[in-house]
Order: sequence, then C-alpha cells, then structure tokens
Amino acid sequence: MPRPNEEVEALFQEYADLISLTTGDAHRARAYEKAARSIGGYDSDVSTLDAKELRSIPHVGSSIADKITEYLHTGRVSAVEEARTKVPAGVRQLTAIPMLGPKRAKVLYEKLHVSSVPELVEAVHAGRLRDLRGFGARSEEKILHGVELMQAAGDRVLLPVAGDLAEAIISALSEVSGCVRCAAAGSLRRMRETVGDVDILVAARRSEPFMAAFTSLPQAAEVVAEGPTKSAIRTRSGLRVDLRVVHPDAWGAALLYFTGSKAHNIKVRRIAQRHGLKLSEYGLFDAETDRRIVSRTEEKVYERLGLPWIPPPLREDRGEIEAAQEGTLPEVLTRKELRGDLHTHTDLTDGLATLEEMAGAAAREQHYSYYAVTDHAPAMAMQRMTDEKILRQREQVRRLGGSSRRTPRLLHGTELNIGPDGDVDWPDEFLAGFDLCVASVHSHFTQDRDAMTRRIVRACENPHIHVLGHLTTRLIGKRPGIDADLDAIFAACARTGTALEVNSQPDRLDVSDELILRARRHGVTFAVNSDAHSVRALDGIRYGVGTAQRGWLTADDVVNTWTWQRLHRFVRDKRRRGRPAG
DNA sequence: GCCGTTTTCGGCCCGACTGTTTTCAGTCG
Repeated sequence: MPRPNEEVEALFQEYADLISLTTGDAHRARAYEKAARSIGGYDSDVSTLDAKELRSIPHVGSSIADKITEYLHTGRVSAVEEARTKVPAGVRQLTAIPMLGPKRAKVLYEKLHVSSVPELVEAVHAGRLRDLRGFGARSEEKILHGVELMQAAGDRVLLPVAGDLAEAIISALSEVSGCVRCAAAGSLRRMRETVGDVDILVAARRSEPFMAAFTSLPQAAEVVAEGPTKSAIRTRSGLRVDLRVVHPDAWGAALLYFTGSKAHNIKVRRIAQRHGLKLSEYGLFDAETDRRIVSRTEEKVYERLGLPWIPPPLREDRGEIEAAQEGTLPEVLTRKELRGDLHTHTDLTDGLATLEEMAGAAAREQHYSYYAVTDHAPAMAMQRMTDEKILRQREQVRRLGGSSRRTPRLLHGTELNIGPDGDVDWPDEFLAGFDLCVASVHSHFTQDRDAMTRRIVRACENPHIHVLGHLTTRLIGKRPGIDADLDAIFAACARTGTALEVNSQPDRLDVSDELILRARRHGVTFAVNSDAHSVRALDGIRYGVGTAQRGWLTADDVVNTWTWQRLHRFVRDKRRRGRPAG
C-alpha cells in the first residue's frame, strides 16, 4: 500500500493537471504541484498530523490542509471530483505525450473532441489536426512518435511502483495464518528497470486462505483468475499481480522457476537434463524414477547442478551460467558496501530538504561515512544559483562536516551543466574549490552524434569533473537517450579517470544495465548515486544498486564503496592529470 | 493557492527551444 503521503501527492498532482486543463491558471496549478511534491517527500506520515502540523508542511496552507483532512476522513476530495467531471481522464493522459502540454491538449479536446490517446492517433491519421491553429506537419509526426514511445514502454511500470505494491501484498499475505514464506519473484526480483506484472510466491501447506485473502485485497480492482494454486488480480491502475502458493518443501525450486528469466531457466533445465535430472517448479527430480532430490532452497537446487547460487539480477542468460560453472561469477555490489552518496541536492536549488536534514539522514538512515552535496550550478537558470550562494553553502558544509561524530564526512560539490560545446558553468579556478564535481547534460538533447560525442568527451577531459552524471539523459517511457558514440565516451572515461554514474532515480537508471556491461569492457569505474532531492529519495539508491548488479559490477568497480582515502586519491589524481594535450 | 511582507495583496524559477507564425505561444528542464 502506498503511504498516505503518496496518495495525497498523486491526488494533488492530478488536481494540478486538471486545473491547467480547465482554468489554465498556471500559478494555482503550480501551487498544487509544489504542495504535492512537498507532501510526497515529507518525512512524517500525513495521516498522523493535525491541521496545524499539516500547514507547517512547506507549500501547504489552509485550503490544501483542509483538502488533505477531507481526503483522510472520506477518501475523496470534492473539489477534485468536481474537476474530474469536466475533463475525461484520457485528456490528462494526452499530456504524457512529449510536446503536448495542457494548453494543446485542451485545444484538442475542445476543438476536435479528442479525449484519449487512441482517439488522438486516429485524428492525426484522419488529418484532422491540419486545420488547427498551432498544429502542423511536425506536430503530427511528433505526436505519433511520442505515442509510439509510450507504447514501447507498454503497460510496464517503474520499479518502485511494482515494488511498493508487492511489499504491501507480501505484508498482507504474511499475516495469513499458515504462511511459511512469502516473496516477490519475476522481473521485480531481478530488478529489471520496468515490470510488466508482479509475481508473488507463498510457501504454505494450505493454499485456500491465501487465495481468499489475495482476491479480496483492497488493491484488487478485478479478479482475473482464481484457482487452488494460482490466482491473478488486476489493480485499479491496470497492473496484473499473479500469486502462486506452493508447499514449503518446494519453495526453492518454485522461487527459481518464477524468478526467471525464461532464458536462464531453460539453460538451467538443460544442465539438469545432462545430469539425468528434471527441473520443474516443484523440485529437482531423478528423470528415471521421478524421485525428488532437492527443492527446499534455491542454493540446494543450484548446488546439486554444480553451480553456486546466482544473484537474481544476473539471471538473464548473459553469461552468468557459464561464469558460475567456471567459478568466475562476480561478487556483485551490495547496498551495504556503499560508503557514501556522491550526487544529492538540497533546498538551495530544487531539493526539498535542508543540508542538515540530508546530511543527518545520510548518517542515521543510510549509515554513510561520506556524503557529497552537489546542488545545481548557474547554467540551470531556473535554480538561480550564484557564486555567493554556493560559497555560503560551502561554509555551512565545512561547519557541519566537523560538527559531530554523527554526521558523515561532508564533501562540497556541485552538479555542473555540460553546455552544447562541452563547457561547464564555472571557470577552472572556481571549480578547483570544490571537493568533487558531477557534470551532466540537461539540454540540447538533439545535437548530432559527432557534436554530442565531442561535447561529453570534452567534459571528461576537464580535470575538475570527477563523475559523469546520467549520461544518456533518457527518461524511461518518455524520452529516448541522446545519440552519441558511447564507446568513445566510455574510452574517454577510462582514459581520464572520470567515474561513470549509475543514477538511481527510477525513471532514469542511467546508465542502464546494458550500458554498464559495455562500459565495463573499457575499464571504466562507476559511481552509484541517488541524485536524491529529498530525504526519502536517498533510499532510492537501492534501484541503482540493482542496476549495478544487473551490470555485473563489484564493489571494487564503484568509487563510492572505496574508503575515504582511496576516493580522495581518485579525486586528486584526476586533477593532477589535467587536460591531456591533443 | 501559497508566501512574505512593502502585513492583506502582488508575485509566483528563468531562459531557450520548437514549430508555428510572421512576432510568438507553448513546452521543457
């Protein structure tokens, strides 16, 4: 179940969209958006707060506080319900298409009565957009391409959406009496960047109570299938959840089977065959006698096949079985091995929390021994950064860093913007004052391949840039990555000693697992960062860890698992190297 | 609708790009 904060966040975000689509009052819409974000990132559970405490949340005043109270009491907000009657849900979906904002979506709805994505596609094909003011041939093209992108992501959802849902269902099913074990399997367990459906596995002697509990979950908008060992529901948002209940003795084999991937399973089963065995979700059997040999744990099943246990993120048939047989399976990075986070924001720019709050949580909740604050630099004009502001923050960082044993060692950094020609926000002498710099692309996404490659390679060659942030700038399901010669960039990273970021934001996961695998071959080092804009988002680093695991990274590959001394050497060496001639 | 004050109403992130227009509105980060 999502936290009430997240429900309220989604509700106000929806309301903001509805305001834009109806009244067009951008400031009022913005007020709700700000409140939504602020509530979503707020530490305390809103359902535990009284009216006065609600109003102390930034960007929440009396009107919004009242709406939160109304929602917590009745499960609805009348103002939102009323707005919904004015605009079909499909119109709001139109704004998810890149280049289509509320204004143009409103025009499409009012002039052409287009109220869903399929209707829009139909209208484009029928040439009905042509006579519309503000729409031309390029718009038609862009709309169709945007829809294609959305459909390519399909009905798959981002990791936290699937993960939160799975967590809620697991916690509900674990309460059912007779539950021996309960866990998520499938692509969620493998930490794929998007999840098509959620697979839940239960070990118990009797399945009926679990099926009953499952199909009557509050999340179940529709029961797709219901049987003695297997049931499926669909949530209100259309996500499918499958439940399998197996006997506790078969837990390991079932978990292996339902975790997949299919390709991995096929290969494992073939190995079983060669051993005169037969592997199914019920266990590993003697092919002749059908006698069950092992099935209780995944470790036992793998072991009987002559393999070590293989971490789920590796199970994609990308060489992990061969590596397991040869004993060269990597010791993949774990969350515990991270000693720090090297890319985070505060409310000095677009973060939600103060430096003290972020640093405190980094120590208390994440147990980091070092922590870099890297707010945006002046080229991101919207953040209004100035030399004075960043220098004042540096003093604050210095003060705080030495204030208590409970704060991690604080690094004063910045996230620079890589301009179209590879320049960054500040000159060398100013950059030299930072402990660490991340640099990322934030605009000019459509430069041609050569220019884009030169631009980023140039950034790598900057002696003050230590981490290359979210390299491709893709947004999953929304924006494709940049076009560049990535191998040339990876080679530049390796040559110049620039760490390649694995950005943990769930809609970025940038670079992706595939790109990590490619970059590794160039001898690149990595940094797994949260890019957190709130205290809660610090924990999102686990999605980056999952991505790193899928990319076969070990702790040694990742600079922020290194000791402070080694990380410090890494930063210093990059600066010493300077700009290579030529 | 919130916020901060110039304390009760005016401003609200700013700049660039894009496709459309013929001087600019809409969208994005």
